[in-house]
Amino acid sequence: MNSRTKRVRRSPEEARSTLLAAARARLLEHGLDGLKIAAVAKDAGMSHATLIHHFGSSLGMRDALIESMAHELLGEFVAMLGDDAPSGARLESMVTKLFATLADDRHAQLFAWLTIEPPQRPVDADHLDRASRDLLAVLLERIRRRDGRPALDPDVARFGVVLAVTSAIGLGIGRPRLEQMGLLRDADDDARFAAWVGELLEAHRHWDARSERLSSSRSSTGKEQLKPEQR
Amino acid sequence: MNSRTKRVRRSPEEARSTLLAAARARLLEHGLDGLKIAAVAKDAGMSHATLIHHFGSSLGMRDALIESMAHELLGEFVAMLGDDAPSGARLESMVTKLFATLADDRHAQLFAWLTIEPPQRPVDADHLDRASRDLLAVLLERIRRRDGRPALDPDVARFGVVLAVTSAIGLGIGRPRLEQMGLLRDADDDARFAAWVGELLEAHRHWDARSERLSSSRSSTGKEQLKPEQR
DNA sequence: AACGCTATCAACAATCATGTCAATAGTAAG
DNA sequence: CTTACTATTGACATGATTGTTGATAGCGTT
Repeated sequence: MNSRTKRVRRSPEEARSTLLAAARARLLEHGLDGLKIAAVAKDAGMSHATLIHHFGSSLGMRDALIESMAHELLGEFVAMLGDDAPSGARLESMVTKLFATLADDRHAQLFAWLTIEPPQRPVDADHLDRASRDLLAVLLERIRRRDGRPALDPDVARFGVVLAVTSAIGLGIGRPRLEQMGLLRDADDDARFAAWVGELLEAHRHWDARSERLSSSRSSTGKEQLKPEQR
Repeated sequence: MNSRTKRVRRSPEEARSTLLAAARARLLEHGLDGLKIAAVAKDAGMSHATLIHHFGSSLGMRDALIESMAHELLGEFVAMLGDDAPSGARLESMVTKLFATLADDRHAQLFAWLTIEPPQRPVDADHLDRASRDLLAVLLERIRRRDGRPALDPDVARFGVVLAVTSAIGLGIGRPRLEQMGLLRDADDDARFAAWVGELLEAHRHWDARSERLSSSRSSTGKEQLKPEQR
């Protein structure tokens, strides 16, 4: 074998991106232990010294990977919002798309990583925070006033978004276990569930009339306020 | 300093449990990197050789920790179910308790760990699966027939449980980010949100009348079916 | 008191992961 | 063609981590 294989010289951007791709693949398959720089570099076709040259250190690579995965998530989120018609979109369709976007293995991996990582590492995320905050504002506003119907109570809209987002994240995280326990069946169940949640929220657009429940006291006496017409 | 400190001799169970406690504390504070056996053993007041003696290996300790955390989760879950009155419990109270139980940092840590760990490690979880499956069956049945009202459609009850569970898990995982983005405010918001979800589900107990929506077609025409009485 | 069991530990060995360094080789610019 | 720049790499240094081993010490039993 020719011990003198020809070197390939990449642009720094290309080197970084192929390294990050290899790292992400390894993370998906081997967990955090898969991120040893030697293995990642080997998968990407270079030596680990080159990896360090580009990312500064092992942690530098991890930070770059987190940022790249977060960017990917944000990108898909933006695409999802953009897909919908300007503001006439139906809620069920939005929620379905939100689930399809958020409840994904790769994103679940990112959330899990950020959750299990010690909070000491601040994960940069400055511009990311701003970006996602703006994104959420758009989403909220779009939900609040749709079609020209009366605007939704902000807190109701907020809780609705929280419900959809948390449920999607939780689905991405817990799907294997939910399936194991028989709570979820085939893959179609995911879609049906998402649609169901969308309808649930749609049916409650009128709760703004009762927004005083949301505003302040946790007076736990009033319990019957909300009973639906009983048959 | 007395170089000849007196040895403490624990029972195997006690040694294991104090080691696991130290490990869990370290996991919470330092993430997976905190699980180096030397550090864990030091926190527990023994040498790392002792740790290996009790768990066989570093991975053995991790498996034991996962199992212990899963047991703790199951235990709290059982306690939660047991707290409620036999079967007359209101849904809001059950959902609130479910959130308080499930959307917890420690449990989120467990879910995150299981998610980011490569699926190759099967995490034992044989009896755990059975236990949680039975638990879920109890929960479902209890929700389906409460108070003597007409029994709920099984699929509606199932989706309701899925919604509550996924949202709770997602809240535990995503809370820091949701707070950062302004979607969640103080800690009270958590409780209000949980109660809100409970009411949402309660208001939809009658969807069984329309269960054909769940069974098959995605005919998305009917939207106004469920508006609550408007004041 | 003598004995057996085993939890405990210090010291050691071996492996692995990270980071450094000096030399090399593409590539573009002069 | 020469030069400058830097991406790339093998070899090495270093520290961290896991696992082993032989001896010791606590504790119950006889």
